[in-house]
Amino acid sequence: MYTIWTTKQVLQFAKPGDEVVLRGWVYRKREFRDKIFVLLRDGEGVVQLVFAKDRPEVYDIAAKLNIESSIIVKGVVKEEQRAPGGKEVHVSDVIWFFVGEPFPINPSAAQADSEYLLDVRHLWIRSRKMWAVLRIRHTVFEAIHEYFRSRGFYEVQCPIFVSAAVEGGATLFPVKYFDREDVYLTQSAQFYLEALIYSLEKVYTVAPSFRAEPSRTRRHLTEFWHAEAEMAWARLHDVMNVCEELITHVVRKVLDERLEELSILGRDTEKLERVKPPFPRVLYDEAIEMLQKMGFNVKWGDDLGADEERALMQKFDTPIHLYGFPEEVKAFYHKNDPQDPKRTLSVDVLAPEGYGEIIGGGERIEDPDELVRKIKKFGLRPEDYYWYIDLRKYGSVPHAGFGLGVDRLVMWICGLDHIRDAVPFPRDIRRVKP
RNA sequence: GCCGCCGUAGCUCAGCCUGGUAGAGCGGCGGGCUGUUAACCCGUAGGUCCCGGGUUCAAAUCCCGGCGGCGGCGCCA
Repeated sequence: MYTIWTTKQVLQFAKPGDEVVLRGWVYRKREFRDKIFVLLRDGEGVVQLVFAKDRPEVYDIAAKLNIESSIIVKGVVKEEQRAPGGKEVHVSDVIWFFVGEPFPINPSAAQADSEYLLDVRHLWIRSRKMWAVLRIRHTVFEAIHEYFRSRGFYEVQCPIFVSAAVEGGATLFPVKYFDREDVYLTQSAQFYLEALIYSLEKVYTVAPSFRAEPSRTRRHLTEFWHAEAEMAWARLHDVMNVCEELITHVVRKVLDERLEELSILGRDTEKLERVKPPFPRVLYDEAIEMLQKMGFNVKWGDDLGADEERALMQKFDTPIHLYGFPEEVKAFYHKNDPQDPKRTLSVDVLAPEGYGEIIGGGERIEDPDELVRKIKKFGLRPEDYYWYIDLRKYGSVPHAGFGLGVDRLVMWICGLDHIRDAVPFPRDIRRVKP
């Protein structure tokens, strides 16, 4: 038997003359008259292999290898300035290999970042770009759990099959559920989290949400990962504090642990280093005023479109809290401000550099009559929300929470052009394969 | 739902405006090259120019219809 070295271990710890066994996939191959260079890729990185022609038993195998062929080799480590990483492995034995067909993705497709890469996504996830994104994504999810658990939130799991909308029925995906026709995929765990605070007080969940919005933008998926939290007794300012601490913690952890991956993606980490609490807190009214000064035709009561949001964010180089939206532009469950009832106690967190909304949250209505009044005002049927209304009848408390679009957060941290690249197998309005 | 763009080799694209025998790079295959960093050089195979109709002596190119794809807006995370 033999010990397997990773490429990373070879570059970090192997000494010249060490005999090592490595396994992985062919990342690049360059053939010369008397030797073949193979860049071997594994889950950790890349190291250069050298196959010499005076060892025909290994050279002849190397000659047959395609890009992405798999192989296990034994060889001797040498220091070599010309090799990537400063070391290379001179192969003495090929223990195992699989050649297969020529790899269908080539650099022109990769450089064009073309549609084709989505058709062959099951293969493209092997690329250095997707490798880097997926490792950062891993760390983002880890950091989210780490933050909530360190702050006394309990993790809970909520149903994916639901029978009422959170924000209205138009964007629900119906599901065939035996002989019933009123079952859908969840859009948000929020209502269930609101129920759970009466047991655990502070709860969170990280789960997929599904929205049948026919959106064709670089910021929308039909299936996305949602990190949601809900807190009993909390107010709007508590939500803002938790949001900025959470985002700061995630960004900090990625900067600490994923610098190599950020560098592969060409991310300007200076822009991430600026992310520190407190984030600027911008009242909706101030935003309207700023936009009017910039020449936008907006007035109090309007929702902010993508152009307005981008223009506003040009004034900031960190995320901001935008709070206090008018009642009409926010979903029915947002609590109106008792001091100013036309306004809700709501907040969006907007990411800089044009990435836009990554969080929506705020205080929820705690009074049952007020809740019913607002459900009706929004043209919805109270009977569809009977259990949600019920929560207000037994020991109702002020409470607040928020939902974070994790894929959008990953997109911004990685500096990606499209949310699809923040996800290994994205689902959008047309694409459900691979 | 609304607005815009695109469809030519396995992949990325040029050619279309101004109609006249189908092109390049990458990838494949064959050969060459003393160390490459998306190696390079020579050769070679590979096409229902999305589909249908029309105009024309002649259509990838012009016109009409269809199909497929992409981007943006709205909505949201």
